Amino acid sequence: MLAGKPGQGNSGQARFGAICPFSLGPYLLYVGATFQTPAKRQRAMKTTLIDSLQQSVTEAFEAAGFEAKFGAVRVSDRPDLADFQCNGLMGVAKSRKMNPALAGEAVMEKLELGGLFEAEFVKPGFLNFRATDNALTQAVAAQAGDARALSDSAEKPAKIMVDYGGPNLAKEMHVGHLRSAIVGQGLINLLAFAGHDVVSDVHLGDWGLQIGQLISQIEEVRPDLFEEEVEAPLTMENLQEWYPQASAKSKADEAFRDRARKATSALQAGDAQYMRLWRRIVEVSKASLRRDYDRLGCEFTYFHGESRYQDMLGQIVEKLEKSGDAVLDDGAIVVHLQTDKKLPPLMLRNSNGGYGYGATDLATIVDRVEQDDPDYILYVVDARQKMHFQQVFLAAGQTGLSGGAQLEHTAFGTVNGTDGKPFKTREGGVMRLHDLMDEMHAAARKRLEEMGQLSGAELEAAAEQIGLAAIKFGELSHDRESNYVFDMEQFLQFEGKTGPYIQYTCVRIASLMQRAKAAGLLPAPFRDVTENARPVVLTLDEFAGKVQRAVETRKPNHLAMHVYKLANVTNSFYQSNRVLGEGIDPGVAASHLGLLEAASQQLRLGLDLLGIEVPARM
RNA sequence: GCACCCAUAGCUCAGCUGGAUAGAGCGCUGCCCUCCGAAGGCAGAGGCCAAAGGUUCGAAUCCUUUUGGGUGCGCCA
Repeated sequence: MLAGKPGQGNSGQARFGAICPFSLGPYLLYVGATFQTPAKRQRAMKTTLIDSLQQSVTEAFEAAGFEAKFGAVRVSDRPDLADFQCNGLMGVAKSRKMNPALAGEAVMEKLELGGLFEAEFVKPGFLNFRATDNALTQAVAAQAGDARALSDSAEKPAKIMVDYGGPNLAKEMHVGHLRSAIVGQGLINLLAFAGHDVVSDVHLGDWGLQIGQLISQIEEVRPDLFEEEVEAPLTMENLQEWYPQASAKSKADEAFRDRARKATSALQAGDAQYMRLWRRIVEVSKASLRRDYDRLGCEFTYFHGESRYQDMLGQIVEKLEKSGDAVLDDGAIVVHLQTDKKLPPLMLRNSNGGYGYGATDLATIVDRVEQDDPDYILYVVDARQKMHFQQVFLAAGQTGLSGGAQLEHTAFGTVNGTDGKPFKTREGGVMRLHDLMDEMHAAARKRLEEMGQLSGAELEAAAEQIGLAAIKFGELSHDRESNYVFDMEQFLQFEGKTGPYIQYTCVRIASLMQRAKAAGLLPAPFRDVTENARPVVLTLDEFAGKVQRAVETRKPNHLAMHVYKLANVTNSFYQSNRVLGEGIDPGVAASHLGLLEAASQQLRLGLDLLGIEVPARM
């Protein structure tokens, strides 16, 4: 995968976090920065616990004469020992050939923790930190009322184009489209939340040989559709039927293939009859796609198709030929790529004079640079197109067509069924997205009916939200780069690590708030730090870091996992810290409510970013 | 043939720049609704991190090899 502009030699995606301006938040401050902050100062919690601690530790490392990079603090992987840890002393010891204990002693001497943390040096070379109750209550207060306060505003806002790696004409969306839709939407939300200026485009596959095939097939089965005056109905079901027939026939029947090629040429030359039919196909297909995208809650700045770039292809190729960037090779016009990697050249025009999608993709970049001048273009597209994008990115870079835009293939893996093969229905067909959503809706409805809380329109609306939550969270909780198994049975459970589990957590807290209010009890600032409250506060504190990480890696699952964890620790707290009932101190109860409110706010914000709605009741 | 990706609990997956006892969910075994919503909570069993070497004070993580899976490879997009 290419993380940046070709020719710059940055081929590892893990790298961009530290060097590109495309990140947000306070962490950047600690990357190799030098601090001149007064050594002694009472820290006010205007930031997260971990950021506050990081700042102190960085200062201490520098004051002790060590490089700041060794002072990296992170959430402890041993919650029984500490809340946060720093392992850098062993690094110091290594680079300076000194005893880590001595390095630890030096750092400990310089540490100014402002009463917020307790520090401890542990044997090989760990620094363990525990947040004080004071710090914990301040941390909750810092984000109370506005969970966004600690994490918005990018250091350097960028203009980012997100490409949804287009679905095609004449094909309904199926589960295979789920990933680009859900991951794409999650990324758009996250990037915008981080302060970036985001534009998006579907990049519909509405042109090319496939359309010629379809038209040829229609010529055979429904010639009436070509007649000018006829408004014969054309449905998605028709197209859905003809498309596979056409592509199958094209593989088997040479004569048909020829006709399809000719039809393609005729269409591209602007044949009136073909154009009229094509427009109808586009219309019907777009309506179907929009319906599915709407239901999923996906929105785009543009709904462009590849056909948009047709007029640009000739010019671009000509220009590249003149400049010598593109050459005639074996009858085709190609761009040879300047790279050490073994890559075939990018084909712009085939030996028959037809333009391929190599040319279209370059034209798309040119158009985007002209229209929006993005700093980044993210292609949320199946990983199988990796090599193609490597070619396109290299070609765009060495020809200068991409201007100042960094091109990135935000690849995702295949959705498989429980048999490990690409997801199919039990009947062996591809499951339509529409049907999947219906099935999840029905399952949620059934569950709601059993619960008996809701009825009528409210029940239907909640069923839709719950069904979608299950689908989206299932998708977003996986690393986009790996293949994953879509297990219908597991999705229908609605229990455990699922979207509905998190929705339920929110709904239940809202219900408690209402009951408490009716009893005259309102949330107050959190102050009663109970055993089960600690993990809640510490998890709340991780939000900004997780958002940042999700943005930097373009992986919404980091946020999804965080939201789940927060729901999990919140449920433990909820269970063990009652607020209503005999013998409960009203002050303590109000404090508990305060924490629950903070948790609820962040849960809802997180879900919102993931594109998941929370019903009022369920 | 060449290139890229993957291999962690019975199943599906986490595991951030190498660090202290590898974590979740499902499933399984117990427990908790006269008690704010049990779509919940608590506890337990379950792992030679595919194999073998190497680097390191330290490796699931980095390097090499092997095995087993997936994907792609100029005139489709």
